[in-house]
Formats: sequence, structure tokens, C-alpha cells
Amino acid sequence: MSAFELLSPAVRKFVRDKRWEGFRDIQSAAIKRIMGDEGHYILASRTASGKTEAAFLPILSKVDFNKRGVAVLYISPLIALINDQFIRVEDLCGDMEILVTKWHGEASRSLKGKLLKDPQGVVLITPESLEAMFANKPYDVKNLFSSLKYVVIDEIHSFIGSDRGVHLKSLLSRLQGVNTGSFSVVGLSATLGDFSEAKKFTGSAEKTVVLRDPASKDLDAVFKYFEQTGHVLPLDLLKDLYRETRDSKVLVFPNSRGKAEEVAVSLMKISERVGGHANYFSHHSSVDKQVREYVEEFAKSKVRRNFTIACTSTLELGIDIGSVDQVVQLDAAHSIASLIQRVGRSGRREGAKSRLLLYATSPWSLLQSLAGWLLYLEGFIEPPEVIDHPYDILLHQALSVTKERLGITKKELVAELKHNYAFELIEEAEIMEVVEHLIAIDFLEELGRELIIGVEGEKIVNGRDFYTVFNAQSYYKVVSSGTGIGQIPFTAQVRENENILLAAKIWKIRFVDHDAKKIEVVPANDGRKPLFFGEGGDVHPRIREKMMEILFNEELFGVLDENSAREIDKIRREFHVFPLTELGLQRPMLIGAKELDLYSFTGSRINRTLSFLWGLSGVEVRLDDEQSRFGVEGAVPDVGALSKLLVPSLDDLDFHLENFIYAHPDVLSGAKWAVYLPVKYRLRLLKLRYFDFEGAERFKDYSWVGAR
DNA sequence: GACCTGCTGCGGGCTG
Repeated sequence: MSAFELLSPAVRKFVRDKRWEGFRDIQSAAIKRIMGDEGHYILASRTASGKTEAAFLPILSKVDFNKRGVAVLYISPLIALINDQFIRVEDLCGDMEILVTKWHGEASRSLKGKLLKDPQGVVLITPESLEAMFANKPYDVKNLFSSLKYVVIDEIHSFIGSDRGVHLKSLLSRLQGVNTGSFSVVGLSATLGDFSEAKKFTGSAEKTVVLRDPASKDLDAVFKYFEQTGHVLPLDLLKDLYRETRDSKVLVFPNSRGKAEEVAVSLMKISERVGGHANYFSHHSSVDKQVREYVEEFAKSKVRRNFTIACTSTLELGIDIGSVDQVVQLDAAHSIASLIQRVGRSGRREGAKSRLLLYATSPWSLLQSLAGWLLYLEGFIEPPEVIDHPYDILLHQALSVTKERLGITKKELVAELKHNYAFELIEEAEIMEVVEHLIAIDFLEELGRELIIGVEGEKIVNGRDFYTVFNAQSYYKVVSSGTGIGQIPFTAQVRENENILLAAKIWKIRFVDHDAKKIEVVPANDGRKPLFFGEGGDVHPRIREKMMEILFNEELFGVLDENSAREIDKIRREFHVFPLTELGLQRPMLIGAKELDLYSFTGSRINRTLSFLWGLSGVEVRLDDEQSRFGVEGAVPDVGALSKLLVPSLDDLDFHLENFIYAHPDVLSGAKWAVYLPVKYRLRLLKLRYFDFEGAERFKDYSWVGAR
């Protein structure tokens, strides 16, 4: 039977009415499999390939919506995506008289109330709203979700390797617990290199089937080089970028919010001078939500208008902005996974060949960018981060479960957490230790035979901040005569009469209200870019190894323009002085009169760890992670000794890590709930997340090949 | 340590 014939009559009618020419591969495959069994699935294909329909057409065909209770739960990482998908899912469900309800912090309360009175249909929710329901209204969870048949997780790749993903896993596990039967999970994913982590979200990885549409599209890449010497982007680069983009729909990814503003304003100015279009925007987390929505609407409008949006990862996820002709990457993207998502935004029109334009402003950025592109062509994607000992999320969920139950014995609590598949690799004794610690710090309290939330715990679990596992920065609102422009972190630059760039416009600061955390601005003509944080994230070791391979071979690359080819050639010649014969086990070392430069060509986490270990032995190094280089100053030590220093005894290491935590209290600041853990577990998180001691230890077998 | 993401309950004021 064809995929179409498998669908229910109502769904077939919907498909006919839409006059689709046929199903995409991922849709046919999903319909055949999902109609056939009750298993868990991951549907993987590129953005805008119809994954939502691939999941919903068969699910709507087979699920009985006439029984009391919500039958299908759709979970999304973004409110914006829920609002987008609501329109599509409601379109699908409309004729079939299936109720679709949005359930997130900005959704209508009266519609939520209606659903509670008569639970049915499809619900679209965020993980945090689900958490809030478990913690505050556990009876609503049962009322709504005890007969769920399907859970659809959108953009599941965005949850992988993150605390938020562990949180979601725990919520799904708890949801299976309240279900009278059991539900199937369908995860929608971008193309990944390795699906082992994605499969774990279903609770039984071994029974989860991945349906993958590997079709990628034709893509031309061009590298251009303009060296940046000052604090602003080179004018030649901006002029070239303007010429390359003025007649098309373009996304520019400059890696930081400040640079995005710089790009948008600079291009707008050039365009004004030469009489070009005025459609230059910026789009990132500091731009006001309504302004962002306007930009998204502008981009997906049916009317053909050219535009350029300078953006950050806000436009990496699946928010619908239609198709763009060209994607521009300014300096190296920090990961291949991210590059793939960005590239996926271009050339959505069938058959249209799309183009990726890569600008570099320094030799090392060019080298990293080229390495990233070559790895992309090889099909390499960074393997997902594995978080199998999430003690911090365990602590959070211990509080949440205790609140949900309004009292639970210690034994039951430990058993429930042990049973939760988000924590399956954490030992029962460890869970008990964390629970005992929560009692000791008054987060939990023993009342008779039961545990309840303690005095200190009440302050935490009743706060608005309890429902998320990630930290929010503190921002000042930027307002111009009553209109919201955006929000920026407060820095020394934020003073009256200073200029800032925001939402692709220049503003002068009139007044800073510290109590209301508000900045009054008026339009101005010239300005410095707003000072956000610097740039650079953790780079995977494979990218650095590829950079070294490029330096130590003679291959020519057609994607390089004349300037960038010359630049690669130049840096190659600098490295030809090192007589390396075995790239896998040797690293270059530049011997100066008073200083050594060690080039490790490895990932950021290993570099950080090497730096830490050498520091313990009294060898102070200056780490430049972009170049993966350690400067060793002063009395140059015996190089052989440097390698031996990399294996401290374990007791020693824990002692030093503990000191490190006290000296750098912010080091685990990303892990919001870790601060409440016993020191022992904070140490473990530090080893697992911030450092890579195994990776660093490999360097004891490497030899440093010197040259002057 | 780049870029992101999300949230309650309750009371007061306003609108229809």
C-alpha cells in the first residue's frame, strides 16, 4: 500500500485539498512506519523538509481523539516556534474537529482553563511550562496527560548535550509515570552525525528507529580575506559585502550581537549613500521581541523584497523566515553543527543552488573556517556531548518531585529518581547523598516519616526562577519615547550621552534608570557598537587537527579567492620550519630567545585543561585558544618535563580543583543548580563539563618538535 | 565560557 492509502480518510482529504504533488521521502517513510507500529522514532532531515507533517499526518490518522484526555503532546524549545507550528497544526486539525491548544507562559489563560474543563486533542507546550504544571498543579498533569498516545519533540537536536535536555528527559520520564498506558515519542531532528544521544530521549534507545533523509543540497562556497587591524570591520570588507549582497535576500552570521549591529548599521549607511534599499536589520536576543517579529514577517512576506539580516543563533533554529538566497559567515563558526544549520537557511526553493560566502579577518580565523568547511564536506559533525551524570538537574528534580507529591518518604523519593531515565547512570547511594544534603541545608525537611519542602527550599521552589534549569543574565531595557528597542547587559559604556547601536539603528543615551533597569534613548547619527561579551566558544579537537593538516600539506583549494589563498600560503610557510613527520603524535614548538610557543592544535577544553595542569606545577603559560598556542615565558623548562607534569595524582587533583572552585566561583555559573550540591559533586561536574583530563593526558605521549 | 532558551500566582487597573 502506498503511504497515501495508509492514512485515514479525513487526513487523505486534507492532503488532496492541499494539492501536494507527492510526499517528501521523510514523509512517506514516516507514514509507513508510524502507521505500522507503536514504536519510538527520530525523523531527521534538513529544515523545511516537512518534518512536522511527517509526524502529524500518521499520528492524526491513527489516534482516537474521541476519548477524554489530551492525546498528542507537542514539545518545543521556543515559544516562537509553538506559535508558528500552531498555525500549521491547527490547519491540519481544523476539518477533523480536533482541538489544538497552546500552553506556554504567553498563551491565553482562558483557553488553558477551557482545556482543563474538557481535556482533549493536541497540546503544544514548552518544557518549562510542563515543569511548572508538575510542581504547582500535579492534578492537572494527571487530568490532561494520563492517556497520552504520542509525544512529538521538535528540534530535538537543540536539547542534546544540554542541561535543558536532561530536564526534558526527566519530565518525559515523569510523564510516562502518570500515564495509564504508555505513549510513543517522535523526535524531529536536524541531520546529526550520531543519533545515539537523540534516541535516549525516548526512554528506550534500543527500541528507537531513526528515519533519515540525508539529501543535502548543492552548495557553492567562496572564501574572502580582508585583514582587520583596528577595532572596527575593514571598510573594504564592508564594501565588498555590500556589493555581494545588495541584490538578494541574505543572512549574515557575524558570531556576536555587537558585530551583528556593526554589520547592519555599516551596510545600511553604505546603502543610503549609493541609493540602495533600506532593508537592513539585526536579529538577536537583545533586540526587542516585537522588532524581531517584524523582521521575521518582513523576511517571509510573499512580496519579493531584498534584505540583509545580521543575526546570531536566534535565526539558526526552525523559526519560519522563508527562503534566503545567500548565507554569509563572518569569521569561523565555532562548530560544524552550527555551520550546517546556518547553511540550511539558504536556497530553499527547489533546485535553486545556494551560495555560502565566508569572510575572514585574521589568518587563524581563515584557517579555522577552511578547516570547518573541509570537515563539512567530509560529513564530519561534532559528536554530541554526553551528560550521563547530571547531579545538578537531579537536585532540581528532587525538589520538584517532593513538591509535586506534597510529601513523600525518603525511600520513595530516591526510588523514583533512580527509576527516572534521565538519571539512570547515577548510583542510588549518590542520589541518597544528594537528598541527605538537601535535608542538611533545609531545602527538604523530615516531617514524621515523610519529606516535605524545607524552609530554605520554599524560597526556591516558589520563585519564578524555579522552572528553568538555565541562568538568565540581567539586562537593562532600552526604550525610546515609550517604544521598546531591546535590552542590553549593563556595562561601563552605558552612560548618559554615550551612543549605542541596537536594532540596526544608532541611539544616544538620555537617561539611565538603575532602579527600573531602564535606558531612555533618542535616535542619533553616529555610534560605537554596544559592548557585549567577547567572542569564541569551545572548539572541537577535530577542527584544530584539520587546521594542522592544512598547514602541513600542499593541497590547493578552489574555494579560496586570491587574497585568502595568499594568506593560507603565508601561514603555511611560517610552519614549514617545523620538521614534523607524524602529525598524529607531534606538535610544533617555536623556540624564541626568552620564550617558547607550543602549538597544541587541539580543542578548547583540552587546552584549558593543559593550562590548568601546567599551572599546578608552577609552569605559567599564556593560552591563546584561537591559535591553540601556549606561550611559556621566562626560564624555559625542559620540554620532556612538561609532558610528565600532565599526570598529577588523583587526590592531588581533587584538592586543586576544590581550590579552583573557590578561586573562580563563577566557573559553573552556567549550571544553575550546581551551587547547591555538596562540593564533591561540584568537583565531578567541573571535571565532566569544564575540563577534559583524559584528552589532556594524551599529550604526555606527544613530542614537541622544535624550530627557531 | 560565543550564542541561545523560559516561568507562577495574585492583585490592581482598565475595557467592554
